[in-house]
Amino acid sequence: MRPLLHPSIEDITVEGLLHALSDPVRVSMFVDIVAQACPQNCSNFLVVSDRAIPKSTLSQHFKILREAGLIRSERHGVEMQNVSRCTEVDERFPGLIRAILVAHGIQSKDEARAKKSAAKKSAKRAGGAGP
Amino acid sequence: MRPLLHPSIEDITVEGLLHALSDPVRVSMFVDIVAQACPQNCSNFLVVSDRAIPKSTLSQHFKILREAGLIRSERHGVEMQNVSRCTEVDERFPGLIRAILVAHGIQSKDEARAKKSAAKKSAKRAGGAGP
DNA sequence: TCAATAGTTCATGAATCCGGAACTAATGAA
DNA sequence: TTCATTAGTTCCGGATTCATGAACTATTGA
Repeated sequence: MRPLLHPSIEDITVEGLLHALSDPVRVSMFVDIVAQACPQNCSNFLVVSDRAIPKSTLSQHFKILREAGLIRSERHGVEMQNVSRCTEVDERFPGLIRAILVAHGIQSKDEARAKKSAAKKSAKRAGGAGP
Repeated sequence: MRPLLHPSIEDITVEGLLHALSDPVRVSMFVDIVAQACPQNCSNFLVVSDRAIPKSTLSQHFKILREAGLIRSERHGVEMQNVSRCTEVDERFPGLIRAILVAHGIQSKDEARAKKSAAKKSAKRAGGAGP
């Protein structure tokens, strides 16, 4: 098993970062890793936004986040611990990650609101019996 | 020929924006569109960063920028005029586009510096005869 | 040494990307 | 009107990338 690759800070590219974060599953994974104080292992993500994600797919997603320079993965015993590299990335591209996370937050809020209002409408149509 | 699609502001997604800007050719196209005061037509991009881009590929790139919500394309006579939708996007996701363009600027500067120093080194090796 | 757990790699079908050839739409000249 | 020109789009093939189940590797503990 070849060792995990972590790009050095000057090898991190904007394109790589944007590509890594242009996938909804990977953004939620990254948001969780950033939000949690403690390092996150893979199994914490077997379900992302109500969708089951196979282990092999997760592994690929972690690889892309890692090779984009967004996270650092270290083996601790039998499991992997993933922590964000926000601070480093922010040194090279100030404000970028923050802006993306804020935008993602705005969009999540909008989606939740849209979902709620759709559910309300559907409940109205069904005569009060919501999902 | 089906009409051009422009998403309404609330249909613009962070994923779409990031995906559109995660390609080096598309970023430079977008940077140019933002920088130029006058609308840009397709032919202005037949060469992007010293690389010839076929018309069909350009057309696809414009489509992706357009459907992500980054630009607005309007036919004026025989040619197309493309203008950025920065202001609108910034209303929905404040600071996002700006942060990406700034990061891209930092990276371009770094690349130019690296290229220059590589050329210098190569010139030294070749005994003063640069490329 | 064997079983269990956590994650990676491999193989393959699906989806996407690139670019040349053919097409369409607007304009202007004959 | 008809034809030529210009500007861009669409179509289709090959190349690349993506998703995922199956097989594999590494670590720990019994």
